[in-house]
Amino acid sequence: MAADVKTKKRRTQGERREEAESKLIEAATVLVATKGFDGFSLAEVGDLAGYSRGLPGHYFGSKIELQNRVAEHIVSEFYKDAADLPIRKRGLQRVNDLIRHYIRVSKLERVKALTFLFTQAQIEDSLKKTMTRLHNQAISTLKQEIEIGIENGSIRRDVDPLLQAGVIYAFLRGQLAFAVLDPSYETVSLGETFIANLKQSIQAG
Amino acid sequence: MAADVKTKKRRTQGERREEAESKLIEAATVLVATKGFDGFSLAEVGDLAGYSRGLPGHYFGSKIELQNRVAEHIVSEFYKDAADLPIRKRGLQRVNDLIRHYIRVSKLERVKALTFLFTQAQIEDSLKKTMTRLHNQAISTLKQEIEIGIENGSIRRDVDPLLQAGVIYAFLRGQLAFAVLDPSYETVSLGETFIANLKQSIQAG
Amino acid sequence: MAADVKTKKRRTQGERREEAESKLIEAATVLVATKGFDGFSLAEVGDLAGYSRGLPGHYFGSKIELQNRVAEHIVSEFYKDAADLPIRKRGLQRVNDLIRHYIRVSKLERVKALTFLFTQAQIEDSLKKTMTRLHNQAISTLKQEIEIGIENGSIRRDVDPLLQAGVIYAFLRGQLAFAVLDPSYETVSLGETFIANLKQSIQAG
Amino acid sequence: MAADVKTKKRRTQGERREEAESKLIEAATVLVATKGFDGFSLAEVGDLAGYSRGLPGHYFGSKIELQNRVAEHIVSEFYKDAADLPIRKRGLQRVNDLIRHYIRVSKLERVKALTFLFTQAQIEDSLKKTMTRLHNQAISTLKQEIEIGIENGSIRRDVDPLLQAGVIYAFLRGQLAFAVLDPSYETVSLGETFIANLKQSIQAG
DNA sequence: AATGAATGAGACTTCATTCAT
DNA sequence: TATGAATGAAGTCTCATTCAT
Repeated sequence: MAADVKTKKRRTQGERREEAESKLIEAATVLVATKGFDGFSLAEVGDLAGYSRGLPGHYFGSKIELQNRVAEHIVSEFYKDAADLPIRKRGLQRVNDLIRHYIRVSKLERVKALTFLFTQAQIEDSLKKTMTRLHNQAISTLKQEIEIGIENGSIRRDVDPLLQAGVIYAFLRGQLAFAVLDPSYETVSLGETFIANLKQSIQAG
Repeated sequence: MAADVKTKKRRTQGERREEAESKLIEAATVLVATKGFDGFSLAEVGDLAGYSRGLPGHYFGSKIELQNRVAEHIVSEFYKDAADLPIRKRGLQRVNDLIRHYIRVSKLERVKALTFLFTQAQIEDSLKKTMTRLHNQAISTLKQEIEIGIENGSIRRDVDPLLQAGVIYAFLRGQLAFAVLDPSYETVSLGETFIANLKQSIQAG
Repeated sequence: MAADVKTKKRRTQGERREEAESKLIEAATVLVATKGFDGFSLAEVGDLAGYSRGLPGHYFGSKIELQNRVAEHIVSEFYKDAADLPIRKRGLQRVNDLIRHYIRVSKLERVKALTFLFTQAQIEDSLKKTMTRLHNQAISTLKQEIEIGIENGSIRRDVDPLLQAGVIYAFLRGQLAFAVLDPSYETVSLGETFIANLKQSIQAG
Repeated sequence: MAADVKTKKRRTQGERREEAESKLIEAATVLVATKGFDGFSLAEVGDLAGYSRGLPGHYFGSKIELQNRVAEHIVSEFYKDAADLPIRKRGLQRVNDLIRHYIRVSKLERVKALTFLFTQAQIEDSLKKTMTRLHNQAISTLKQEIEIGIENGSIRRDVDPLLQAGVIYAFLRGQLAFAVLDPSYETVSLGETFIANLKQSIQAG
């Protein structure tokens, strides 16, 4: 009993901190999305998360550190998203599934924050690392699937997996720009057009 | 000769102003590119342009107004660039020329500033107007050329000009993200891959 | 004929300047009344008067100089106002006429500016001189009339002319504070009450 | 003893803030009195109060808010002052006591600040409310005392309490203008003259 | 003579950061 | 541990003033 209580308390201390950090990061994500990479104050983050105005500074030490944590958080969410897509067929079919998955984009707010982070990564070295990791991971996933497609005969042998992965990813990154600028934009038919093109270019036989 | 001097002198009042504004906007463009949309001060702009630290505020009234002028300046430069591309063949061939032209991209600095402006346009209405204009103009140029291609027989009749233009523009916008994040990135071969794909998808016959 | 034209022109030069200065001072008066002693810019004065934004600085050299000119202008207008009151009876009757005259106050805008100038005179030496002159002149006019009243038998002999003049002027100055703060305030009946009191205090016999 | 220390320590967070605000407001009052309603900077306030130059802005958010707080502070001090006057006799006698009390005026500095606030109230709505409150309270106090005087027989029955209160207050407000403009001015004999007049006008019997 | 271009100082305001409780 | 008090630096913006035309 006593032990239980103690354990509970001991965990609570660490867990409460973890939960608070998590909520602060999510609040910061919203603020990045709505006010830009630097357009908010640490106090606002505390307010929005329902904690004190001093807490973000207390936990993260500096603003840039919090911004980096936001980047890492978003990237890891994207990893999770990608992992969530069930595998049906491999090769070309799955490449197309991945494209649709990417476009069907979960939360607009997260995507908006992402574009700010990508852009800022040009000039902020700590971000550049994190965001490049995301780029590379996405391209690598596509490349691997193309290689599988070549092996299982759904994709032509003369296709360059890395370059094709790059082309696909560039398209996906580009259509994001439309999506965030004008949320009513019809990105789905754009994606289907791209997929149709792709079939004609790389489908085997 | 004397007339020249006189002309120079007579021009001065209005022209001095115009020249100063122009230099300030160019300085601001550089600063947007290197320090982000908001990461510079008006004083820096004055310094970099070789004027006083107070002039930018004096002329543009507010920072956002200067930022809008930067956006307009860049957009108009892009129009000029597009107009500079000599017309050789029409239709598919010219679509490809346009893609290469876009990728071969004049100044890195201008492109970097552009990505910041695009991103900020999500949350700044005055920018959104200007940047949307650029989007629309680019897509419209591509669409028209595709229509010409359909008419002159270089592009298949069943191609949807607007959707294809959107796909092409999305790719171009996306490859920019690589280019600015890692200036050593090989965007040319990426572009050639895309062009090769495109031929197989939309070329007639 | 030629002489006429010339004369006209010669006067025009000087007269135009005088007219412009006058208009600028009146514009400045309005601005003092509506935005406070210092709450406007020289450029605004030029704008409001229908001249260039640089003219006030050009004519008056400095802002404080213009402000002093405003004070002098208002004071001299008040002199004119006082001189405009036709003399009917002398002594107590005329004291009462002067009180009513002061309360019936011509332009609200001029009175408002006046209160700003009085207040600022506490801390601005150049103004203090001008505004003290106005105080003294007003008190002196009242004092003289009281002396006349004593002589002509309308006012009691034991009345101290200077102190009574001071009391009257203080009341007038004080009711101004109501008038400018709340223009709908009924200052006329206030004045009649004061006059009735005064009669009982200083009327002879 | 120990308790004292403890109490002091325990109080600190909230009390530190309250004390700092109070000191800042008092410093601002001095500056309004000596440099005019707008003639000082927030940084000066911090300096004069012995805090950092940034604190006034941090606490009050804006200069006008601080100015409003100064107005409220002065008004509440005046209330306290009025409450401090011991009641001896009621009616006419107390009216006279109130007049002398008002003229004998505590701190010159506070009165000077007051005149700036009154004047500025013409054009600043937030101030107008506060200063009108003070006007009304003063007039109301006088009116009530006149009514008491009528009841207890020291003041004539045909006197209009509100109008007479207005007359008295106008005189008091007006003599202030002399007092602040020329601190050597003999306001006491002015007041006694007014009081003598008043007796002849409103005293019963 | 008059316009307005350009400077530079100064103020308000906002915040990241540090510090005390 | 967490709150918020306090600092100090920076940035935007506004103008009086000077200067060139």
